[in-house]
Amino acid sequence: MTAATPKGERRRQALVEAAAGLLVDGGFDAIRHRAVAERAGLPLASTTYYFDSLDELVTAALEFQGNGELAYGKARLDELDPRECGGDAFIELVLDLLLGPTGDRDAEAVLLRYERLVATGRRPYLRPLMRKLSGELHSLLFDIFARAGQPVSRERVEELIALVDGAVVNALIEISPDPRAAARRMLGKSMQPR
Amino acid sequence: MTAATPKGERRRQALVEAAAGLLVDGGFDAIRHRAVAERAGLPLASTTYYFDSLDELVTAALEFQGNGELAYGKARLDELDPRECGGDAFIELVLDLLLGPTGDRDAEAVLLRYERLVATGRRPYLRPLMRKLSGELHSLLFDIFARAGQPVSRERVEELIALVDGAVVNALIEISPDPRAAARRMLGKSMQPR
DNA sequence: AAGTTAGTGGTACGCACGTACCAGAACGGG
DNA sequence: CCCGTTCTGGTACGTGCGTACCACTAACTT
Repeated sequence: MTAATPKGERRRQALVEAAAGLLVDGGFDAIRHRAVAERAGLPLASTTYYFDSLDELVTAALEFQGNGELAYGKARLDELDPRECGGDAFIELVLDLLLGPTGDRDAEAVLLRYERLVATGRRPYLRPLMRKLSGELHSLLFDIFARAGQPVSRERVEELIALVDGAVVNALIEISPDPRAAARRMLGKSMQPR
Repeated sequence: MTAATPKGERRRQALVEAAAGLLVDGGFDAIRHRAVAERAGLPLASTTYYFDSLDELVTAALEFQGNGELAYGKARLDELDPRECGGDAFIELVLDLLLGPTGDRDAEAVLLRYERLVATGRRPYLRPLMRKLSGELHSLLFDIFARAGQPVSRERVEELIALVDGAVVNALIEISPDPRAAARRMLGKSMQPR
């Protein structure tokens, strides 16, 4: 169900943003009718009015959040100065794109990203969207390597992404997880010998 | 709460095995009091009698399952003949250890393994156990490389594991996921150039 | 035999969830 | 101004969950 009036559209959008916020804060399981409504400051029934099912709401939230992250990545690409992206700075840039910009509650945000990735396995209806987002991220990374004067093949991009993702999921079981540091280590080792 | 009599111990064990079965079939979320009791053919109250909380039951299930997988890996190590582990066969061996022996419902079983890994992030009480299991798996793999006549450093083991794990989580969003094939590709590329 | 401990199993409580319902308000085109 | 469409929001239903309770039985100790 989509909105028909501008006001309705605004309301619907507020729900999507609230759901996206919940997604970031607590994962897919945090997106519930009542939680979304409360976060958006709207009544419970508005969530079922604008979205036929919870799945539809989840999909909209993921799309909103994914596009936001891609926009962030594109902005980073645009402002990229090839002269000032030495090894370390460049690695941080790649990590920013894959794990999100470094923040205080680092491990938490990263965890969410990988919960999303894995949860797709249980939510086949998200696969098409997830594939699209993932594909655009790969392309973005490909462009960034080229722009930074370190062109790589698409296969190599996939390999580096896999390396980062694997490092992250393995870091999550540490006593005090620091997935970004783990990924940084792996990436450094794999890129340095060139 | 632990059992005090042999019969009680058997009953408790039946619950653990039922919970482990549910873990394999449906992930952590599938471990519920009622489901465990039904699968074990025992009354609901037996689950709360032998386990103070659901977390305790989940922990026991994970430990049981993890130890089972490690035992499988050790068996593979023991029967390993260094003369007949050429490149491809050896890669399959590594995949068997990391993803489980190849079966019919392949993607499903692999998905569960990675849900477990990521879910640890949300269940800090599992971290110590998870770390222990993970450490033993790393050692096992280290030994297997040595036995196969391809000794590698522990760092390299970590890198290969990360590569496989990353390939898997990225494969899970494909239309018809084949994570094992994706991992095989990555592993082949990384090990072939010596 | 009596009494303590361990185990059993049926039942119930309170809660949170997805979803449905519906009377009424707001709105927009004729 | 009026009327059909769009939206609003309070409420309710059914389900499944973790957990608690308790009368009861089996087994073991002294």
